[in-house]
Amino acid sequence: MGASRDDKSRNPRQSESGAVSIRDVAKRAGVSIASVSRALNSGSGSVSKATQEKVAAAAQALNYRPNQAGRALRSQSTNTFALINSNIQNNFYAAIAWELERLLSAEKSALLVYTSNEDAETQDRCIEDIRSRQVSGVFFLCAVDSPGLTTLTKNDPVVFINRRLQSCPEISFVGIDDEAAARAQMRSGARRDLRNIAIIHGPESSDTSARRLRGMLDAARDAGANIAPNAIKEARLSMESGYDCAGPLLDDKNLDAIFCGNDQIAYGVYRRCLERGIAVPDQLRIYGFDDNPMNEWLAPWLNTVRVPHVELARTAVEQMQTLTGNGAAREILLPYELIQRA
Amino acid sequence: MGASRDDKSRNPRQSESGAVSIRDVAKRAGVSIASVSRALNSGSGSVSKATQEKVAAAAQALNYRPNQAGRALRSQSTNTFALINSNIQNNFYAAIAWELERLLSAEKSALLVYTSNEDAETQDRCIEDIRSRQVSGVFFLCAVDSPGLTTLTKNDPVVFINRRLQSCPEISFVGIDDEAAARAQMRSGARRDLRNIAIIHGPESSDTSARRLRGMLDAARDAGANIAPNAIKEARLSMESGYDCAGPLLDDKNLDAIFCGNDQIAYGVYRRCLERGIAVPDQLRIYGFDDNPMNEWLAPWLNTVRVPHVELARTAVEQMQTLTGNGAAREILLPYELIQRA
DNA sequence: AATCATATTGGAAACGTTTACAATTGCGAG
DNA sequence: CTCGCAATTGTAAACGTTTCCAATATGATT
Repeated sequence: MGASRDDKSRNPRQSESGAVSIRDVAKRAGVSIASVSRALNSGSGSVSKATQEKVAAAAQALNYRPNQAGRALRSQSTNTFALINSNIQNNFYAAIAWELERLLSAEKSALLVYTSNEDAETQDRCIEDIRSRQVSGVFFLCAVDSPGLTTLTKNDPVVFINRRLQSCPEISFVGIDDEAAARAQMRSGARRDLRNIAIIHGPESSDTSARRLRGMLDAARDAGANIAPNAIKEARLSMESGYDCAGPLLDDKNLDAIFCGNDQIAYGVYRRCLERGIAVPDQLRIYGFDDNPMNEWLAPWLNTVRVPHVELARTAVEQMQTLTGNGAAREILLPYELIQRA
Repeated sequence: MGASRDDKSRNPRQSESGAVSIRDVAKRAGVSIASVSRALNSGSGSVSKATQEKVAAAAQALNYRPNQAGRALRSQSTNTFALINSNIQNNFYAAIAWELERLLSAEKSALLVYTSNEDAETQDRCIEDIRSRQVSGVFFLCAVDSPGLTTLTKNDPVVFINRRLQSCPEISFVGIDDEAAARAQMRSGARRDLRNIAIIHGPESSDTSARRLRGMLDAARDAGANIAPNAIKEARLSMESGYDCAGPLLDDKNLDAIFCGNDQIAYGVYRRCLERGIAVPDQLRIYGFDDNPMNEWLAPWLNTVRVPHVELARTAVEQMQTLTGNGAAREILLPYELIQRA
């Protein structure tokens, strides 16, 4: 039976598609495909040492690699995870993505990377695609609210990194206590006697940005800092937006410091200062948030809050493993660190 | 037959696995799975308008997404590409990755991202994984020589971006004329009368770095520039390595400029200058290569060569499409631009 | 009204795995 | 020598698609 099937559907040497399948290995090793599968996965049911060796030799000789599509179809598990990133150009996010990839590849898993650009519609397109690819889990690096998210979180393990969504309180989250960190940073500024300050915060629609703003305002009030009525501005989380917002603020010659919702915004502020001939940090201090790994090299003028991106990624992967093992969703806050460079 | 099969293997409402399959759609629409497939793909063989609508409605109602594993298994084509990046933390590379993702997602394809860290063994592990995932094509962003590469290039469409390999002359390449660009940059430095110069080039094992070095030396000789015997150093393509190499060079107080193999190296040099109290660009000019998109914001002191990363990605995707359509491998050089900031 | 061409449809096979189940083997004990 | 048990192996079904082929419905032409 099996033989006749083989005879008519297989070429003598190898499959016509060019790819070598488990069948080819079985034939060469002189065993059944079931044995090949068992030998290679050494999972359910054991094989004799002789078979094990024959199969290994045949697989080696044919340069066989199991077809993941077949495996995924049968076992309902692609070893594939997805990352939806808001903006891979932000080096801080890229560093997290890189760490995720590193950790996952150590577990024989691969990472599909998507970019949402903080846009709900784009994010939903990514989610659509992900849902059809039967991924094992999805990481969000700065998620935004979008209709498709509900369906996804219902069916797949999801971990939010760095930003959670109020609309998804039951979803795992790994980040820092943004409000406390912002408060601590503002207090540290107050201790340096930076009295006249401005704030350029991220979109209030972002939970993270909102918390950071709350913390800043809270601590500023406590410290009795001076914030002019129009010295609190909302920006998008980009350099351009920081640049735009900084313009009017810099007219105030008494300004001591600008506190920014993240480092990208701070970069924009910096450039505006350069153009205006304002010396940083001598005339004006700039505070950011995240601590982009490049700061150490390129932004010695930047004070910021270090979000531990390596640990963030590690913890996110651990939590993902918990979820795929049917563990409970958790909210995990990691320690942050104030970085005062100038 | 079909009915009895359905009766015993399907729940009345939906598949027990939670995922809705083409069968569920077919049942709800009251047509065969073949018709559903045809209606949704509108490919081989047409369907009547009535069926089309019934299927669309059912798919919509059940929130159906075709299972890519099944599709891939049958049609031997995952709409998935892989990118092996040498170092995603380099913003210049991240920008290319981002652009690739953007272009591919517009074609309903996804991108698996790997990081090789310029390490042959790591790259081979990535290639192993890729080979088992039946990807439609592989992009390399700065490939290194490795044993697995030969097998891969034999079986899958491959496009090299930014760096080619002498060992793979038949593989498509998209980049710039590095030697000419380096020559032009060095000449532009000579015209500014930067006579005493040093060079920190990338690894000579990298074709790109070697070409850049050749161009620099060539133009420096023509211009009669002064290069002290120990003022040509080989670095890895990292900020740390640039920092290390810069140390000894900066002892020469007459130095006018340092030309670096890429921007990362230049960042390391910059930091060393800061620490030594050397004013950039007043006392020393720094030249890099690539033009990291963040330079505009953070490195106004950096002269560099802009490699058109958006066009690079676009051209790479186009060439990949050519390859998958059985077109010929090509070597494509795009125009570069000298950026003189300081 | 009967016939034929054409447009649609459904049945079934195939893609490459994993795994439940049955069959076979080897081997020691009765 | 036979029996039974454990270890190993093979057979076949199933995962969700796409697509070939045959069957049916539709509509036009005689």
